[in-house]
Amino acid sequence: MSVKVRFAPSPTGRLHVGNIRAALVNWLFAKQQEGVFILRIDDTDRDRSTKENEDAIHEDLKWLGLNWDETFRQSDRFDRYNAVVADLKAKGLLYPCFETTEELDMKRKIQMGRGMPPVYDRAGLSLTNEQITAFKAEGRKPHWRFRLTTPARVEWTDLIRGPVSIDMESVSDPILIRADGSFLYTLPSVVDDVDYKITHIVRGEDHVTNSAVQGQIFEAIGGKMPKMAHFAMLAGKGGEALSKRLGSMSIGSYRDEIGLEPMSVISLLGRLGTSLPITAFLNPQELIETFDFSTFSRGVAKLDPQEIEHLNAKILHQTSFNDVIDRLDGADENFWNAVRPNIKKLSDIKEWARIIEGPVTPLIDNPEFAHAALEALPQGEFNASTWKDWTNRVKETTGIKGKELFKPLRLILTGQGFGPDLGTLLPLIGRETAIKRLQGEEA
RNA sequence: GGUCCCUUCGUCUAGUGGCCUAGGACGCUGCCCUUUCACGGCGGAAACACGGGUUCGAGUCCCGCAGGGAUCACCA
Repeated sequence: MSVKVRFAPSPTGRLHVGNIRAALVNWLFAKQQEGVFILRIDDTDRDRSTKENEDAIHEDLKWLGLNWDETFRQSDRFDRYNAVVADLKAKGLLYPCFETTEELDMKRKIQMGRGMPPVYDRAGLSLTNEQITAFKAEGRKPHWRFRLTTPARVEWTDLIRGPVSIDMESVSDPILIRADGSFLYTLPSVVDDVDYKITHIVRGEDHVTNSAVQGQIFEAIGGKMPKMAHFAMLAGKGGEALSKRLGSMSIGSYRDEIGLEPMSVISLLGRLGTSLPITAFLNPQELIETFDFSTFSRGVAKLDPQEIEHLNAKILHQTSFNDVIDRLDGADENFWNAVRPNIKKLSDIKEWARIIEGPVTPLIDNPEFAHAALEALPQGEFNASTWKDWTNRVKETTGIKGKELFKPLRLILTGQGFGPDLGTLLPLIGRETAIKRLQGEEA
């Protein structure tokens, strides 16, 4: 049977590294198995879901190259969910509850205070008809809970965590329908997984208890629980939960503000927290081939944003001219090859372009040296051997060599102490500009 | 607080009782290349949280302790 997986983001915000990891892991698995990767938009929360966020999700996934085979919105399937609800009610598996959020909060606090797990007491289950009519007369509307069946534990063999066993005594009957009649994600998710014949649910470990609950819902609606794989969460550099500082950083900002290559993100997230080495990949092929649930660690991995930047630089250093040609604003191959080893982000090329074209303020420590260098400048158009010829002549006439020779010339010609190989840079700067800079003029 | 999970170099990790004087990758660092920096190539330093057991022998098994993560929403 061919694999079918889904990535199910909620369009209530922008995608961040945590989301992307979930998307990537599902995508890699699907690609490797030659299966189907579904993008499901979990927009049951109509108030917080927006079209803008949905568009942004599409944009971000496309940028990363995580193409999907199928996509749909949960909000288009409310009829189907309602039908399932009717069925569940008929089976007596759904029961109305009238507590307010505050009342539930209070109950939980009391339980916690007594050292008890904050599990719903199922008060709604024992409501008399009189009580129910009274609540309704008060204007209260019910929310609906799913009656968890009695087996003490729900168990499965997780592709990442191994044998999992959840004590259902510590889990509350899940609310499936809000008082306003809208769905929480719990039921639609299960219904969709059944209807779309999802074979593997691959998501973060924050969902393990949900999986136990949903396992029972799968059975209740006549479906079968797919194979499960729960990967560990990611933490920030210092071990803090990824949610705040880093997690709040949308993938869009990696692209737009920091200007990173998508493959740097893919390279890191595809390997972080696994036993496979983190490497700068130019394309996802090897990641797809080597993908393996058994390499995933059960512990929380720390993500250092610097690692993405390192990978980004390495990727750029290996990127050929043809692969960036349409992002170079018309710059030619000589320029790219000269500048490539010295950039960390693609946008760094702007700075080198400026250094070539000017204006650059030459840094001259020793005017005599600058003068001597100017005198030694070869005639004619600059070419690939100009630099070597020139520096040889400067060495002969001044007796200066090595670092003492190159460093000052670099500072004069570029205003920088470091940079691309001057042999290739010099012809790009050109004779006229070079002369001006050697004379100490800004050019 | 209940439940579940984790704890080996700075970081991601290999390791399922002797093959471990603990291996790889990133980072760091040294050397080489380049008559300079960077790029690249080749080396190096660097870890079994702690305390008890079990065993001829423990990173590897057991117990404890400490630390960390997840979850316990009318969010997903």
